[in-house]
Amino acid sequence: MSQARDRMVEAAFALFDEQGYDATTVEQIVERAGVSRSTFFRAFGSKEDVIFPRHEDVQARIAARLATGTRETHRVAIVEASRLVLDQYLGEGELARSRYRLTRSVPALRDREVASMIGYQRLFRERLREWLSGAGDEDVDLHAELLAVGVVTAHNVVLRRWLRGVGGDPVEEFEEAMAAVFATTRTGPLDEPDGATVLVVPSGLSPAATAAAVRDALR
Amino acid sequence: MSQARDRMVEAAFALFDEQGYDATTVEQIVERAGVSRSTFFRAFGSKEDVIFPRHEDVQARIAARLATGTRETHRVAIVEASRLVLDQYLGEGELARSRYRLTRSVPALRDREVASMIGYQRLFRERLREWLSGAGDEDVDLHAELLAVGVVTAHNVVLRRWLRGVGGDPVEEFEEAMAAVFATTRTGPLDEPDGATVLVVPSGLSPAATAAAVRDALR
DNA sequence: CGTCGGGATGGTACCCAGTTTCACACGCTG
DNA sequence: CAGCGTGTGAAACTGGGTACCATCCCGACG
Repeated sequence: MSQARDRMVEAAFALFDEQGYDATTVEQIVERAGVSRSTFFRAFGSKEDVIFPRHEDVQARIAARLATGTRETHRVAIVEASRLVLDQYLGEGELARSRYRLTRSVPALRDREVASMIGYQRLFRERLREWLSGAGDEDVDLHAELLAVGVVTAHNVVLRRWLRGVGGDPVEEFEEAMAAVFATTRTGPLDEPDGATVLVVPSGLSPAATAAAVRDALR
Repeated sequence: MSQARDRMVEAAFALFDEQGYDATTVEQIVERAGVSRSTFFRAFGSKEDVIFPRHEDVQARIAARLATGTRETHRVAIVEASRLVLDQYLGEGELARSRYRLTRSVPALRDREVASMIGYQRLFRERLREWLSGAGDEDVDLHAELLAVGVVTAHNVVLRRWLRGVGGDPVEEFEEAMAAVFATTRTGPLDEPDGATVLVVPSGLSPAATAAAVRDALR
């Protein structure tokens, strides 16, 4: 019965909120949920697991999305794959925010969350290693790692902003953050499949004026 | 007495190597080291703590080094600060490699190591936030986070390579990795206070997108 | 209708990490 | 010698997590 499971989650979050995570025992949770200790540990495996979402499911969907990507389409694959994580949390709504408050205040939970983040990062890294290899890159490992960690970090910055209730539309900010990652992270020869364009523009202009000059020159 | 402490560390590593981390109890460690359980937990606080180095000490030295940096000298401050971590592990020699083997095979220890890494990352991030602010950057948080995570990641790639016994001179690789981070990560106008500015932007973008990239880069 | 079997649940005993408390043995100082 | 802080040991206790067995529910099948 996932009915009992929901009751346990509800009871756990309520008790954690009332008296803190460490001060709450599994005994108290199962008592309020009306189940036995055995049932709890069969369902969750550990006290920490009550809090976190099904990372395995999300990871599976990410892997599936990344699997459809190619060398040429890797950017959109990566962006859409990490959107899956963002959408997962956005869909959880207030539950995600409750979890965030908990992970902020309990070191053990914070560490656990970081560890799960590494799992996502690993998926991106492994795929990027394939995509970046064989393209003349002299240090594929390093660049794949840097890009993967950049994507995950940018995602987390946006997500955390939404969790804290600051900032604007998370989806919009996410797109900008992804653009920032790809703009600031060199991804190797993938970006320059053909030819480079050298522009000479006047120095001393404002950023906006320079940008306008570039745009006009390219047209 | 740090004599007893050393005996406990030695006994712990030996037992972990012989029969694994989980299969080894604190009882066995203190028995081999010839001390009591009380002494063990007073010295280390937890079973995991026997393995890891004194992160607090290293973090204090990093903070001290970063404190001497300024907006103009932030690159060398960051590079030298993360060199402190690298040197710490290199100085440990075989001990660091034993720890690495353990952290690879025991999930709990791996998570713990990742968590401590976040601590270092936080130091860099906070400093970078100061250094990057007030320079026209429109998203200081994101860029500080990205650069900090890049530095730590690049360091870790080099360190891990040395821990596994692959690759060449770690110090040399470290310098190259740091160069890669700063080459691939835009740090804003700090780098080019005057004179010519060379921008690398992806080709194949529309004129408007290129112009936007230029404008962002110049800000 | 009876019963057979499997999956979910409850109950109990156990292990071990980590905490707390108290007692004791030192070394130092007045 | 008395007093005192510090490091150590011994024990009991808490609580997360595991292992094992009994039970119950429910559908399948004779």
